[in-house]
Amino acid sequence: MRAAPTILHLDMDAFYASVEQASKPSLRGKAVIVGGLGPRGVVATASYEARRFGVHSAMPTAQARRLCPNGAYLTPRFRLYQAVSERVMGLLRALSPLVEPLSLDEAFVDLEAGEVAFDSAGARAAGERLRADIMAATGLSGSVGLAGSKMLAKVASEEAKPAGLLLIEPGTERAHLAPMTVRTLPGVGPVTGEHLRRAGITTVGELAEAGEDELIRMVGRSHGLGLYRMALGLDDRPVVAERDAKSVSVEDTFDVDLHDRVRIRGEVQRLSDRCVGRLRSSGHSGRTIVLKVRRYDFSTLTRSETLRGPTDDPGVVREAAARLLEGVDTTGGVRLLGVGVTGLADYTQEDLFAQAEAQAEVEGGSEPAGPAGDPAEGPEPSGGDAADDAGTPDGAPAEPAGAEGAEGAVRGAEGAGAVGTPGEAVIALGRFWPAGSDVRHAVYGPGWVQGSGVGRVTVRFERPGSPPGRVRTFKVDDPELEPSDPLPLVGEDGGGGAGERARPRGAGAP
DNA sequence: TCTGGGGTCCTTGGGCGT
DNA sequence: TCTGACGCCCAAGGACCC
Repeated sequence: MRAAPTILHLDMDAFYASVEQASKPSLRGKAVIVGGLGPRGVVATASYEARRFGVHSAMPTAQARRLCPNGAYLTPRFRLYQAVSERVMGLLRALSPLVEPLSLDEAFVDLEAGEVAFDSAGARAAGERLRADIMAATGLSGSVGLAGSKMLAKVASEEAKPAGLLLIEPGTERAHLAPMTVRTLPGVGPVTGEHLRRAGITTVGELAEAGEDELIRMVGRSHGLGLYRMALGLDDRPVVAERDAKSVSVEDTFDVDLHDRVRIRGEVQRLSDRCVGRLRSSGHSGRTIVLKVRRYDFSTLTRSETLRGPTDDPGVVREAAARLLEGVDTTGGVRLLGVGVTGLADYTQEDLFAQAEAQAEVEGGSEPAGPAGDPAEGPEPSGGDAADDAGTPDGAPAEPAGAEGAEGAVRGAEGAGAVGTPGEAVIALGRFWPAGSDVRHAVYGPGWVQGSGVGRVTVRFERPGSPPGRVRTFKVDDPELEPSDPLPLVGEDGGGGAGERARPRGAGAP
């Protein structure tokens, strides 16, 4: 806790949905729902217009469609959100070197470290300026909370939503929090909330009155202590600019439960490879391999295995995941599979052996010091000959090429980690038109896919900053229609309106 | 009417070395 | 040699967050 409210929390309003509305003028003022469009998809973000129908994050998309049948349902375009996010984070870093991003749309800023504010008036001015700068740079609104601690700044920005700013004066914290529901506090979810409710505690004030000992007895030492301190408005966690990742994982929920053991093994291999890809691109290796299985009845189990040293070898991860799968009963069906790696390091066991070898040579050691097997191989050396690694996975393709191909292609077109399934993509002659994706027509210019089916794709021709555009329908294999990159929400020169040139694929913010 | 994906942190319990 | 206390690591699960 500090004496001046110089910790700022920024929370962009309905971020994914707002980005979609900004890039698609015909959606402004309309109910927009971004999330997984498959049978098991959930809502990632709903615009405020959609929230009026009762749609909210984490709700099954099928339920959202019943509540809001006329909404626009779009798959997330993470690459675009990432680019917008980087622009916003750039503005935050201009305020202070101490910026702690929490996600694409949220961050803490230490205003004191940036020497932009030392008191309430300065903090408020910086917050207002920031909101204006974000609007100018992206056309989007964000809410700002200001307080003397991270927890309170976050509470304040939540209260300020949408498009507002709230400052909690030091000294008023406890009174400010007292009437609020316990669910306001970070770390109090449905389970803890219900636990407390049964004990007759529903507000933060009641939480503070319950006392430290009682809370520790109810929810455990660490959580109880934390809750009590938060209820008093106490929080001295610093803003931390750099955070090391602790794990990397990938998982897939299947539209239909998997029963075939061969198919399940194939999926685990595929996930292992994807996971290693992510691991390598983050410059890490890891020592503990984790397999996650969610069964037909939604019960979830994890199995893990710790290797002798960190690895980023796909063969090693694949084998470990396969070993773990052998110990799992999948009769009844599997709805989700996941593979993860924890115990991250920025080197591999192989590096260490290479280092040792080099060292030995320098020191004039005569022995080749070659560990015969893979040093990072699992606990049981029975694993196998290296030759096995190179072979095809089990010889069984197992993938219905159509579905797998479609998903891959959608991911390719959409950017990383689309939620769930291809959604409303149409597959014909190898061309996919996911709902919401950007396209360009040789004659009509840039637009986006509004829908597709029975060999046709409907495109609305408009761009950020333009008036709502016209809709035209084409054959899915129309040679004049091609996928394109998203246009910047605001011209790169800050001039408003659409940029004339699409950003090169994969390029981040400036 | 069902419940995504990618994370973090905490708790519990067992094994093991000192 | 046996036993208990302790600390550490590992495995598994759960709650929570965005």
